[in-house]
Amino acid sequence: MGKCEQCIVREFSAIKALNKEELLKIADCKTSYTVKKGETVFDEGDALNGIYCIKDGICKLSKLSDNGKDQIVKLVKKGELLGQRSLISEESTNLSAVAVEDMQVCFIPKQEILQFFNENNQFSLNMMKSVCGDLKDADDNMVNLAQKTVKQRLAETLLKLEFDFGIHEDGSLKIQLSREEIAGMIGTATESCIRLLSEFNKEGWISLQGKKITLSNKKELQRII
Amino acid sequence: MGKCEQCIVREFSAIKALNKEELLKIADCKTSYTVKKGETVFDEGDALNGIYCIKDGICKLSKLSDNGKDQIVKLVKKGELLGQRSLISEESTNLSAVAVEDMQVCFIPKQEILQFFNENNQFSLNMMKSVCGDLKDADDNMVNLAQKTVKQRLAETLLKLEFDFGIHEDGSLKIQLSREEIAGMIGTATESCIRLLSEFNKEGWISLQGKKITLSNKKELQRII
DNA sequence: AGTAAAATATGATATTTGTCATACAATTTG
DNA sequence: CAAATTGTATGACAAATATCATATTTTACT
Repeated sequence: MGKCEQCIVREFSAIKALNKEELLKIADCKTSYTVKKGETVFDEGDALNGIYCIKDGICKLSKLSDNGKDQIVKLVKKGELLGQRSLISEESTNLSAVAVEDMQVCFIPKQEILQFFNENNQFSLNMMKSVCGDLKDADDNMVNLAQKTVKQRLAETLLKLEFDFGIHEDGSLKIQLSREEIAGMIGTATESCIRLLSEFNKEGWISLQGKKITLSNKKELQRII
Repeated sequence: MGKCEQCIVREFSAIKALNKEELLKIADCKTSYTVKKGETVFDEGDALNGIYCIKDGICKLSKLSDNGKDQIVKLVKKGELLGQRSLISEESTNLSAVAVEDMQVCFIPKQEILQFFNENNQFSLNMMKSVCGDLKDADDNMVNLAQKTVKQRLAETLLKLEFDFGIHEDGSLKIQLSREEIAGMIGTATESCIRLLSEFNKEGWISLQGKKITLSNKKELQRII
């Protein structure tokens, strides 16, 4: 079992406020495992008994709408936590978490985290900041969904994917999402998403080769937002 | 100057975790004032030096989109706090707060609140829960904006306005919003909003008399969601 | 009260987006 | 490897929604 001390999650999440002793406590009660691409970490409505640290990989947080489509609310990557909101609110999850890439996660039981909330103020403060960051992103997202066209949202999402997840040596986006998933992020029909990607391709703003997407004219993408 | 002890904000917000001594500290440094309907509490981009307790009234939290339209992200009513996210994140506000009804607010300086975060764990926990609740609402809202039609969103918003703010003796919604504001909540053009309200009226689901809106067939409104 | 300004209402029309159908490509499975 | 399934692509069309124009009503103002 790992020590938690060198874990990447310690760099990027609220966990960074924990001292050596607290880290050892976590290391002692955590469960590490692997989640393969496409597999579910938890489902909408599940009661979580703890939180997940993402050591590696990416997952999507999504919610199934009444019309049968999955709306992706957020992509969560390595270094981040999963399930905090549910834990803090003492409610079942309102979102599903499904791996978009193979993941390595550690599960930390509820009681440990709650204890840290009581004993370590900086930890609480960090967690609050993280949730507030999510809230700000959600608000921004709401405004985009409500006020921008699908085309604008697609352009913005592509730029954000490059910014958040980077590119390969050949310039293509590191994160690979299906057309359906991209559509689920921008809130549109899969066909519309495909159509617009083709259009962007024809315009020369992006280039498509299979699942690979390369942003070849970011300035123009930025302009139409 | 009031004592804070009987204040309604103590019932409904994180403030309830404060003890008598702490309340006295607040009472001592707070500034009370009135915000008239249409006036601004703070503007997008403002750096806040504290948080606001809403003793009475309602305000809208909105964000100006690039297309010039104001998207309303949340309505905040008496008993709730305003400005927590900004304070916790130590960032300028991402939203504007404008009174929808005459308000009575108390401003509490930053330092006091930050001190409570350090000294009173329950206060921190309450605040976290409140932000998590906002996050959940925002996520739900995102899904609605992305996946539902304007008609569905209007029906849902009307039902929510009745649920959250109640009705007068004559059955009409207590909260009075302009058509433009309702459009800003559901994320559509003002004309579309007006048109749909007329349609709902003709269908007999609601009745309109000036600014007053009465939900006369809630079952049907519920059905189309 | 009387005028100006703002809000509400409605029609006509253009644009955007969704849906259904179908084809083809890629991937999985036995 | 072949068959089946799934994902991607594109056309044709329908539906939803935005925009622009213009009345009409309500509200604000001195």
